[in-house]
Amino acid sequence: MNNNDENKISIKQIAKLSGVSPATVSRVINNNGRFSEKTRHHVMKVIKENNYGMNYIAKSLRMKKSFTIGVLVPDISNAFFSSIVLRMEKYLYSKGYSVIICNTDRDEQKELAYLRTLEGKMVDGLLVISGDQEFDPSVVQAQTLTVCIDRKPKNADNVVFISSDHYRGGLLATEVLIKKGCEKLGIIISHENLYSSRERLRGFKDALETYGLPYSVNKVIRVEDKETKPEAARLQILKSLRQGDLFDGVFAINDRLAFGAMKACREFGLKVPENVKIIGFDDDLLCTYSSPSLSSVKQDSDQLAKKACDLLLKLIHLEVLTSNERCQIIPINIVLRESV
Amino acid sequence: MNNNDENKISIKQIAKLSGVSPATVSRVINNNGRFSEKTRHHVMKVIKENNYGMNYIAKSLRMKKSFTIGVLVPDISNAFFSSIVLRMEKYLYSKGYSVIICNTDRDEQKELAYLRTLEGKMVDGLLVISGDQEFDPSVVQAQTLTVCIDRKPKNADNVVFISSDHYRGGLLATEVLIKKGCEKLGIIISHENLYSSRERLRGFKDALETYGLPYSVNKVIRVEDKETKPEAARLQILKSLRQGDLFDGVFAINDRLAFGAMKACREFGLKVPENVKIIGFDDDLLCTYSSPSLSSVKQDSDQLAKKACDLLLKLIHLEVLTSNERCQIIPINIVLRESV
DNA sequence: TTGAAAGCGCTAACAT
DNA sequence: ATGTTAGCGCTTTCAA
Repeated sequence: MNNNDENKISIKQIAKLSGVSPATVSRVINNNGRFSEKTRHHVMKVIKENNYGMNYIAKSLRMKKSFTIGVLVPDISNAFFSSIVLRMEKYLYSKGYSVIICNTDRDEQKELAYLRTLEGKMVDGLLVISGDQEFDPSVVQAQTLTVCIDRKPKNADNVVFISSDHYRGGLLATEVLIKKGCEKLGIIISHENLYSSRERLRGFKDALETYGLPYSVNKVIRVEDKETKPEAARLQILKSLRQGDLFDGVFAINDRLAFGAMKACREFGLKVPENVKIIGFDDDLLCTYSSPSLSSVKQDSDQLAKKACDLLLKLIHLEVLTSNERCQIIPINIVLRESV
Repeated sequence: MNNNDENKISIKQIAKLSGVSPATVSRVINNNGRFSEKTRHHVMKVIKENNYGMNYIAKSLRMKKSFTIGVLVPDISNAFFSSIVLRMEKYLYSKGYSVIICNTDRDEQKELAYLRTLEGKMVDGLLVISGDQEFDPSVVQAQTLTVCIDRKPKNADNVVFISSDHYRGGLLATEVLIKKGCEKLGIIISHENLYSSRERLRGFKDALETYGLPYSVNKVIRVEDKETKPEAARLQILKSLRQGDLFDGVFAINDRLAFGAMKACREFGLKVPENVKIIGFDDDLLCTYSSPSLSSVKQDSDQLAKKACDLLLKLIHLEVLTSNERCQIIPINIVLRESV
C-alpha cells in the first residue's frame, strides 16, 4: 500500500508500459467503452502495478469541470453552519466532488474576491449558505450554477433557493410563549439584515398580532451585528431589565442569544421558567444540557444540506428544475424543554 | 461590476487585444518584470475592460502548484475543530490559498481515498487535524508536505507535528480538583486511541500519583468511541453512580462529556460543585452559560492554527525547519468557573 | 477496437 | 523589453 513514488506517473507512460495508446488508457479508466475486455484487464494491471493516480488538474483543464464545489458560509465555527457543511461534504464526497470552504465573514469584498477565485478554479457549482443581503447572481458568471440556502437570491430566475421555514419558526415559538401565559414578550435579535432573522422577526410580530398583543418597538432587543456571542445578549438583556423593561417571555433569534438571556435573567433574580420563559432557535446540542434546559426551534439541517446538494447536482447534470424545485421551504420543529 | 460574460477570456485573447504576446501579458499579471511601464498600463487596461480572470486550473497544470491546501479533520461539526478550520481558512486565504475540507469521519478508508483525490488535485500541502491512530506519511507521496495538529506522525522525520499540551492540561485540571479537596476522582473519556485523549489521561494519572491518590481502573469511565455526545456520558455516569461508584471530582476529557456528567450528577441528586466538582476540556463558548458554569482547559486554537499554517507555508517555500520547529507544543490555560 | 493528433490556458526557456 | 514555442496530463474528434 506504500505510495511513496517520487514522480507521479501519467497516462502516457501507462500507455507505453501497456503497449496501447493514451486514448485507450483514458477510455479504460473512465469506462468509456471502445476497448476489449482483454485490453481492459491488461491496462488495469499496469495501472495497479505502477500506482497510477489521475491528475485531476489536467482532466479539469481539458473537460472544463473541476469536480469541486465552492461553499460560501459566513463563519464555519457557527454550530449550525458547520453541521450543514459536514452534511454537504459527506454527500458530495459520495458523489465524487470535493468542497472548497470559503468563510466570507459577512464581508462583501471578501465574498466577491472569493467568487473570482472559485471561478478561476473552475468550480462546478456554488453552495451559498446564509449571509447578509440578497445574493446577487450577476456577480458571478452566468454559467455558474448556484444554490442558496437561507439566503434569498436577488433574481430568483437563475438561482435555486432553499430555506427553513423561519417565519413559521418565529410564529410557533412566540405562540408557545403566549399559550404558556406570557403577556409581555421580548425578542432578542442580531444580524437583522439576514433573511432568516427577518423572517423569524416577522413570525414573532404576526403571532403577537394574531393573539392581540400590541407590538411595540421596545420589545425588540437588538444586539450588535458583529457581536453574535451570548455575552452581548446577556448585557443587552440586563440593560433592558434594569431600565424596568420587564417581560415574562423571551424569544431569542438563536440559542447563543438565548443562553445569554437566561444568564442575564438569573443574574437579575428572575427564575426561568417561573418568572420568565425563554425559547431559542437552532436546537444546539447543548440546549439539553443547560439548566434549565432550553426550548428551541430545530431546523432540519440534514435535509437542508441534502436537498441543496441534490439540486445543485441536478443543475450540474443539466436537468431542468420545476419552479417548485427552484424554491423550497423546509419545515421546522419545536422542541419544548424546561425553559418554557 | 457585472461579470456576466458567457465565455471566459484567456491570456491569449488579452494578448491579441493588447497587441502584445501572451508571455508579456503573463509577465504583467504576475509582475515578473521584463516589461515597460507603458505596456503594463495598456495590458492592465485591456484586462480590466474585458474582465479577465485567471484560469487557475491551467496555471496549476503548468506550474504543478494548485494554491490549494487539503485539510483533514475527523468532523467539522465539532466546535473545537471548526474554530481551528476557521482560523486556517482565514489565514491561508490571506496568503492566496484555498482550502479543501475533508471530513474523514475517523474512517481510515475514507482518509486514504481522500488523500488520493487531494494528490490528484495537486494540493500544495496537507493540514491534518486530530484523527485516530498515528498519521502514516508513507500513505502519501513523499513530496506531499504535511503538518499534523494534535496527531502524532508515525515517522516524525518528514512531517511537522504541532499540538496543545494535552498532558499538562490533564495534569493541571486534575490538580485543581485535588487542591479543591476532592479525594475520589473520576475521569470520563472517549476516543481513547486519540493522541490528545491519551495524553490527557496520562496527565490525570500522573497527578493522582503525585498527590498520593491511588489510581485504580474503576475511576476511568469510558464512553463508546462513536458516541461523543453528552448523552452517552450522562448515561455512563448515572450507571457508575447507581453502582455505588461515588466520586467528588470528575475530569471530563471534553466539555460535551462534562455537560453530560453535570446533568447526570444533578439527576442523581448531587450538587455541583458542593458534592462533586467537574472540569472539562476545550472551553466551549457555552461553558460560561451552563449552570453552574463549567471550568475547562482552554486550548489556544488561534495559535495552533496560525502556527500550523505558517509552518506549512514555510515548507511550501522550501525553507528548512529546525528540529524545534518541526515539533511544537502549545501551552494551555485553565479557566476556573463555578463547577469547581 | 484502437491510434494519432489537437488543444484546454498557462508559464518559462530561449531567442531577439 | 518582448516574442516564439513547447509542453504540463488529459480527453476527444477523426481516421483507420
